[in-house]
Order: sequence, then structure tokens, then C-alpha cells
Amino acid sequence: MKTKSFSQKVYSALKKVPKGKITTYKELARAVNSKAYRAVGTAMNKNPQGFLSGGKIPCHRVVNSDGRVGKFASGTKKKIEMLKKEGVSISKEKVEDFGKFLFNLNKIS
DNA sequence: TCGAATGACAGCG
DNA sequence: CGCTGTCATTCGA
Repeated sequence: MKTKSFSQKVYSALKKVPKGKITTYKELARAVNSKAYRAVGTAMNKNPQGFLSGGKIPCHRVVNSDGRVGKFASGTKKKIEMLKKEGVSISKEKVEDFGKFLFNLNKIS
């Protein structure tokens, strides 16, 4: 495994998330063996290589540990609708069965 | 409720 | 080029 940048690892982990599932900044940060929860979102925001640019980074599948969608580049509400189309139950701006749709990147035992 | 920690970027000198 | 402030967050007291 080559020494990838922190952000690069985050993208790779996020790409692993299947459709209809979501993940949290905390899990992503843990996937890269870091605790820079903020850096995960910040790096994405600075690198809009997400689904908007024809990329493969489902930034909209990333939510906060509280189940909140947090903030998104193209509009938080927009992501909520997308997630709902994927099958995720969201109320207002918060995921209901958040833990149920959560995808374990680290597959914690 | 508030502050600290952590990674990256923009602005300023 | 180097430092500071801010940010798509989280945790502990």
C-alpha cells in the first residue's frame, strides 16, 4: 500500500460505500487512521471531484455522527432528497435509521 | 454549552 | 516562505 495523502484515503473509503448506505465523518476519519473529522469534509469541499464533476465520490452519503447531514457544497437539502431516493429515511435534515443505513468502513468488531 | 484537537487551504506580510 | 484564521466535526467536562 502506497503512502497516500489523508484526503486520498478518505476518497477511497468513501467510494467503497455502496448505494443506499451512508457513512459518517467519524467512520471515514477512522478508516484513514486519523481523527481529523473536519479534514474529511474540508478536503472534499476544496476538492469538488465529487459526483458533481462526474467523479465517483458520493459526498452526499456522508453525514455527521448525530445523524445530521451537516453541510454540503451543492445544498444540504439536495443531498437529503438524493439519499431519500436511495432508500435512506431522513426527517427534516436528520437521518432516522442513520445507524441502520450506516456502512462500517472499518467493520469494527 | 464551550473549548481542544486535527488536516487542509486562503490571506497577509 | 511562514504564520494565522477558518472550516462540510467530534468528544469530554
